[in-house]
Amino acid sequence: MPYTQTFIQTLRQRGYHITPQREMIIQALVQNERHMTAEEIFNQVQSLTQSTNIATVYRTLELLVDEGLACQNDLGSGRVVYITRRHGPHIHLICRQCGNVIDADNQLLEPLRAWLHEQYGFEADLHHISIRGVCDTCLSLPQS
Amino acid sequence: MPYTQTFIQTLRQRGYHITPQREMIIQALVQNERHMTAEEIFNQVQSLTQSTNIATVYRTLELLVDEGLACQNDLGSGRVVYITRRHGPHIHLICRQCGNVIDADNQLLEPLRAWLHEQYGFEADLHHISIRGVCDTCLSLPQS
DNA sequence: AATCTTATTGCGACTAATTGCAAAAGAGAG
DNA sequence: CTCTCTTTTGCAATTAGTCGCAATAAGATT
Repeated sequence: MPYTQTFIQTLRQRGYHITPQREMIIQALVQNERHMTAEEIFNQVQSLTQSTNIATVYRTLELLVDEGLACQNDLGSGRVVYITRRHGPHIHLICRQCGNVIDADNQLLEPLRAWLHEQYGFEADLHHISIRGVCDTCLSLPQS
Repeated sequence: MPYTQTFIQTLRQRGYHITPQREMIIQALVQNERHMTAEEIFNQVQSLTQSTNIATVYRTLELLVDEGLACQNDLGSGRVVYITRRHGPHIHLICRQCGNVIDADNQLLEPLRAWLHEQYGFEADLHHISIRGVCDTCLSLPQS
């Protein structure tokens, strides 16, 4: 698992302590290569060792997001999902009516990012962004 | 309070029952003309009558969002805020480090909206959108 | 290896928000 | 006005996530 080690090295270089809990949480997130909830990660880690706790999972994920190593997204499922930043950037289009999530290309976000940086000096986190709205299918549906 | 009545008429026309609870919740949101938490609305309504409940406030706000009459935003305070769609559209830039919220112009979102509609048939809800990142001040700070 | 300092964890309590369900009430028909 | 059908409400229980704090353990120093 080479990429897990890269994550850990980065954190260590930045002065964070590396604990077995953090290693296992990072490993679960890196190896699965998909959006995961904190609870899914917790379950995977707990199958390896009892010595872990959901609060630690949340705190570690928060750390990864703060350090720019992971993305956090609310896809409308009632649970926040996490994914590493290795994954190609994209927009999640979330339908307000049916809840479906469409993954869109995020090319169009480049000008927005540049403009926010120029105008406001703001470094926008547009790697994985969620946009709510109404999808194709629901729009063409006869109104209830 | 003419605008409150417009909201209520719209809901009635769409087949929803109008209850005193819904009237008071809408009135609170319309009259305050700002982002409000569900609890703030609940408190204002409760000062008028005891006959109300936080669950009803949440359900009514959800209805307003679903019907496109209000916007819902997580500004990173730990509480979701609501505002009517009468308010001029804008982007909230939320700093991941200091938590400050900058209000930005949303002109640049127009091409994005048009593109999402063309490419995906998705009617994006870009009226009040939140974008996370790091602000000017925090970027220029010496790294901890 | 022992010691020290400070970051991190686990626990339990707490908060914001959601849900199931029975009771209540709105709106339309007669 | 009453009846009926359906939506909505209130309540209590539940869920996702956060927080304070004492105990633990990582990493640096010697």
